[in-house]
Amino acid sequence: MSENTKHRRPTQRTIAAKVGISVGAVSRALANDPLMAEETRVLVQKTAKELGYSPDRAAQRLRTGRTQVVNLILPPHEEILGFGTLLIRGMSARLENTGYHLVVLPDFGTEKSAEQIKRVVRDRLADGIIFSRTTPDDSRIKFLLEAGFPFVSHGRSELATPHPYVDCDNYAFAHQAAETLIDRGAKRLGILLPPERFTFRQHLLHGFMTAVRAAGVAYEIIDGVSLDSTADAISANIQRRFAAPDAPDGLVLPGDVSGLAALAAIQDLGLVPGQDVQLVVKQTSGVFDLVRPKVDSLYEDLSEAGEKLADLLLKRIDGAPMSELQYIQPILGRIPANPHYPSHNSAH
Amino acid sequence: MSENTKHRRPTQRTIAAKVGISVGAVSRALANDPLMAEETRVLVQKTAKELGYSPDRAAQRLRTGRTQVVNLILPPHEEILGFGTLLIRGMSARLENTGYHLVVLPDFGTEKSAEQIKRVVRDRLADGIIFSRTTPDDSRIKFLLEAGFPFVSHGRSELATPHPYVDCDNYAFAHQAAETLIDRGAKRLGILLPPERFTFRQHLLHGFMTAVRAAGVAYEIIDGVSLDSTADAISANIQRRFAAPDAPDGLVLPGDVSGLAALAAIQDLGLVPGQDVQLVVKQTSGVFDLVRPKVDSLYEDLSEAGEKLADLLLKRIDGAPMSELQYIQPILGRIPANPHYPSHNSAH
DNA sequence: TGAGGTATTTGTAACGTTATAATACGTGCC
DNA sequence: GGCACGTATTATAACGTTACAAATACCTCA
Repeated sequence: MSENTKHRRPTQRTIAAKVGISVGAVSRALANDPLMAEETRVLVQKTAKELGYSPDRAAQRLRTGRTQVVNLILPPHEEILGFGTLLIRGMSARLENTGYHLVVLPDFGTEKSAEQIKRVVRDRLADGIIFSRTTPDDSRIKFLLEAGFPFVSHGRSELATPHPYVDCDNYAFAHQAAETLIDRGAKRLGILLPPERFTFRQHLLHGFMTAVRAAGVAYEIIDGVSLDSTADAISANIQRRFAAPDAPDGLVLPGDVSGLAALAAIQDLGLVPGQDVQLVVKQTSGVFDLVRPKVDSLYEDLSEAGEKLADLLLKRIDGAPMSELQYIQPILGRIPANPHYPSHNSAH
Repeated sequence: MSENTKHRRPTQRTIAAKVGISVGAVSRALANDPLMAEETRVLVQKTAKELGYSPDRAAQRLRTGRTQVVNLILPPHEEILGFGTLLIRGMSARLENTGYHLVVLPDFGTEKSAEQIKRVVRDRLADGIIFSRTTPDDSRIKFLLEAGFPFVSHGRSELATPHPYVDCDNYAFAHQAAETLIDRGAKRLGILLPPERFTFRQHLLHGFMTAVRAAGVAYEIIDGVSLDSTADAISANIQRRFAAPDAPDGLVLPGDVSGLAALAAIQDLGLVPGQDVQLVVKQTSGVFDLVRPKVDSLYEDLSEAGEKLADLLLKRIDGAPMSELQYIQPILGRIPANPHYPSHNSAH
């Protein structure tokens, strides 16, 4: 290796020198600018490949203002096993080969996700944002709408302005869950709900109530505890409830952890799930396929949600109108064979 | 808002103009260069804060070559519930307020993580890399060592050169698990292992064998299936095994999913866990605290692993010698009260 | 008073890219 | 033969930062 052969990354300048052309021309040729002569364009692209050229992201970002980064604000709670991983896997699958990178910003502590989002927008840290756990009057959504910054929320709001979102059909889940319990003969249904502030609490409640009212059965909302409570708190609460009079004989549990916690509580009381108490849980992990006794479950496909979120976000970044970027995900009867969550291949 | 008040992000130029000083001086003042006059330095930093200045990452990156990005290669398999999320949460906790961002690159498909790593190094996409599922002769580690690129692996290799890693003490787990089974009276122990190629298979096996030999009990390695197999495959395999003669009466299951799969299989056969068969599982999720009947479990703290991985990586980026950046994580008797995995706070 | 030193600051260039204005070169038209 | 025109390229500038050489101011001491 002589002095002048020092290995540096090839740049557009390198290509320009080799082809005998200006840097500007190289840039345009690589961008597939139609004003470029076909001949030089293919020549440039060929030598670019030969030299192993790849554009410098920092320079592109500095010049264009585009970051080629998508942010995911990871919620602090994990009412669902592997929530983050599934979402990330789905998003990454969609983002692969698009040039976009996924930056994960966990939201520690309370109410800080709003601050994080403001920083991302202010400092142009990303071209788009994805976050979850929306409220009806979500301040983050209002902020992003006003700023005109691309985003897709996982969950809906009830704002007047339409905004891009992906949401699970929690109405359908709760409705179907309640109907299943009624079919199984339950006479008094209970449901565990997320904290008041979240939009999807309303959807769950609505679906639940619709089924309950149609059948005319008794019902109650498990109180003192929410989907965000610790497993221990949920277990303790359920045990207390079932020791008291008029306990429900059917439970709707819209999350893996709450499902496990309730199941444990019931078993610890000496009751038999599926006999003394009917359960329907919403799972995302497949864990209820492995828990005995078997419990009725419906699935939310978080990996697909992630993929859809990323897809809508890219469309939004490309300027698609927000009203076209809304997707309500169907509830599934069984776990999807998901390519991005290779649950487990056979042994090696 | 008049024409000239158009809101643009403040840059060093803005500060320089306001203070009446050159951009270079501003840069040095912000960098806390000791050659800078104390007076101007505080003045610059004050007005920077007033203007809400924050440095442009793209420009810094272009100029310095440093990306302020750390990459996590997310493995394709998820033998553990929420593996990715826990690692990410821990890493992010350590990375918070360091200026580093976490970019997640899932490793789809086979053997592609090596390619991804090469690209990251070649295109300087990050200042450091973290990845997992190491092999004794890991080509990624060899490559990164040779390239002199900062990394920390989750898991060890057996290469001659020392390299930075964080690893769970799988020897201790398997040893302790086997001893527990023997204490419980098991006479024939079985263990489920990861695929051959992974280093930690040896550690598990070694710990297991040491305990088995010391006690002089019979043993076997569950074959035809591995920790990476699907839950269904593991269940089916376990069922088959227990229907055959000389079935084990104690099982070591080094993962959440395999534990659940084995437990389900045993229950489906009509056997009673903890009576007909003893089990010890390694969990990271807390799921086994909620599964009935209760099963002995030991914990691997993946969140702390993530934090440690990030910590060692930052030290490595700062030039710490590799031999000082090695950490073997103790196995825990009970689930840690982990700040980065707020399992579930009490209701709102 | 002026040489020499030190403390502080300025000026210039560069990182690699892209956007815009400017230029060169034919070609066809009247 | 001059002029307008479309095509293909070049030249220049800029994005915001940092590194480095050069300059300036200020002080000390002979």
